[in-house]
Amino acid sequence: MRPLFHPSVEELRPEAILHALSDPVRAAIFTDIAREGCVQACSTFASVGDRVIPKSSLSQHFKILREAGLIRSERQGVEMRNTSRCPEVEARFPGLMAAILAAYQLVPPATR
Amino acid sequence: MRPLFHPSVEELRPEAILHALSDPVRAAIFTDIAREGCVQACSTFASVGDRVIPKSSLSQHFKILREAGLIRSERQGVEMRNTSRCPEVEARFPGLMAAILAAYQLVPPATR
DNA sequence: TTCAACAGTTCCAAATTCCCGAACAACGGG
DNA sequence: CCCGTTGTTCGGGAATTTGGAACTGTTGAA
Repeated sequence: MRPLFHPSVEELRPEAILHALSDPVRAAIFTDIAREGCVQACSTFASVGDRVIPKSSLSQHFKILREAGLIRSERQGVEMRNTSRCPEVEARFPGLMAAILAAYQLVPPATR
Repeated sequence: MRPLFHPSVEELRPEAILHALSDPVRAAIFTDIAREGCVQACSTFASVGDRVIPKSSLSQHFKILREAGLIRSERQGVEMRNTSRCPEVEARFPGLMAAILAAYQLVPPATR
């Protein structure tokens, strides 16, 4: 398996970030990772709300979040540790993450 | 032609807004409308940057922006006047529009 | 060393969404 | 009316997304 790609801060693109978070499942996953601040295995999200997410889809979702620069994924033994890159995104696009997370908090994405 | 649908402020959904603005063409259109504050005919955007946008695609883009609640479209004679709904969105999701517009200003979407 | 269990990834085909040319509808001016 | 102009709708091909099945890597136990 090839090493996972993580964009640098300078490579962050608003369209990739917005696209990544425009999906309710990904938004829910990211919200959780950002809240916990750190370390969530992918399998933690085998279901979001009451909806079951197949693991191949989960893997894709994590890839999109990762390549948008929103999370960092590192192998830790048999599982993956996903940590939020909020501080880096904040440095590049001030206020963006806070506003998006706040918006979703007002209207939970799980509602569908 | 049936009347155009505009969501009320309470109906605004973060995922729809992020999806609408995750497309560079739509982001460019919306940025322009938001900057001018008002009144832009669809045909104003027959090209974005150096890229030509077919009018059927343009129509779709405007529909997505409209149904996300980002713009209001009203027929004015033969053309359409599109005005930004930023103040309403701001009331519902404080800071969101400003942060997104600022992010795109740092990394112009036309760059691709 | 070999094996089983587990976490994720990759592959690929079906479903969905997106794109854009062509036809259509609505309005205003001669 | 009949045009010219503006924008919407329709339909089929392109691109993206989805998810089951097979595969890769890692750990721990026999």
